[in-house]
Formats: sequence, structure tokens, C-alpha cells
Amino acid sequence: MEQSTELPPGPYELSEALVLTAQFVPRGRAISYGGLAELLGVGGPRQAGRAMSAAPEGTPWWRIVRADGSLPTSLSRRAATHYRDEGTPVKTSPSGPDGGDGLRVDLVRARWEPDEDTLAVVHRLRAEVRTVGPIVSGPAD
DNA sequence: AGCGTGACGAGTA
DNA sequence: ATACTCGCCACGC
Repeated sequence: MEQSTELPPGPYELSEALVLTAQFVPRGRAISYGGLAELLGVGGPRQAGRAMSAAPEGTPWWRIVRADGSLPTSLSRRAATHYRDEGTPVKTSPSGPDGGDGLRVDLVRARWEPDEDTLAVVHRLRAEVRTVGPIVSGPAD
């Protein structure tokens, strides 16, 4: 069984929620930074990237990629190892046919789509995210 | 409080 | 396909 439906107690920081959501991406699949944030319903691609850069050990960061399926050059090599191991559909880039940089995940085939249960969990996650959102109050007066 | 920076993304040339 | 611009927004100086 997977580690679904079990979440640490909230509320969560946005970055924490994004990392938790990333944990649900199964082997061999991937999603874009923007897609991850969109799925959670909070934040955007920059926040997702920020969260992944600071993600704790054990986070499958290689499954969160850019919209075009690539990752920063510095991470490309390590990611390639995982893709080979997980059998992730990749696309050979024109400027670098080998596993170095130029490697891109074929999101058309590898894009992760959460099942209903996972979706429910993520939805619950969203509700407990401590957003830094706009200050609405102003009872001041 | 301003300003630059970044594991982004979409649009334009 | 590549290069560059802009919009985005949390962080750190």
C-alpha cells in the first residue's frame, strides 16, 4: 500500500504542503512545478520550485519538472539515474542526446494524474495551508 | 522599506 | 529550436 491518507498534523507552510503533495507522485510519473501548485490549489510555479530546492531528504524532486520536462542542468544528471531506474518516459533533447543535460521527461506520457483518494487528501491539505495571502481584515477603526 | 535573486512559465522574435 | 522579456511572489540582504 502507499503512504496515502496519512498526513502529519497541520496547519502547513505552503512549502511544506507542496512537498507533501510531491510525495504522492508515483514512480515513473512526473508533473510540472506549475502543475503541482495548481493541483494543490495554492501558490504557483516559483513557490513549487522554491519548495523543491529546500525539500528534505527523501523528497522525489526529480518527479517535479519544468513545463517542458526539463530540470536545471546541475540536477539533470542525477535525475537521469532515477528516470532510468523508474522507467520514466523521457524525450531525447536535440542538444544533448545522452543522459546529461538536454534530458527531458515526456510529460505527455508521464504526467501524473492523482486518483480520487489522493485528490481528496490534497484537497484536505489545501484547506490547512497557512497562506500568506492578502490581509483582508482592517477592523481598524 | 527597497532591491536583487530564483529548482518557473508563457509570450514574442 | 534558441534567446529574451515580463509577470509572478517568497526570501534574504
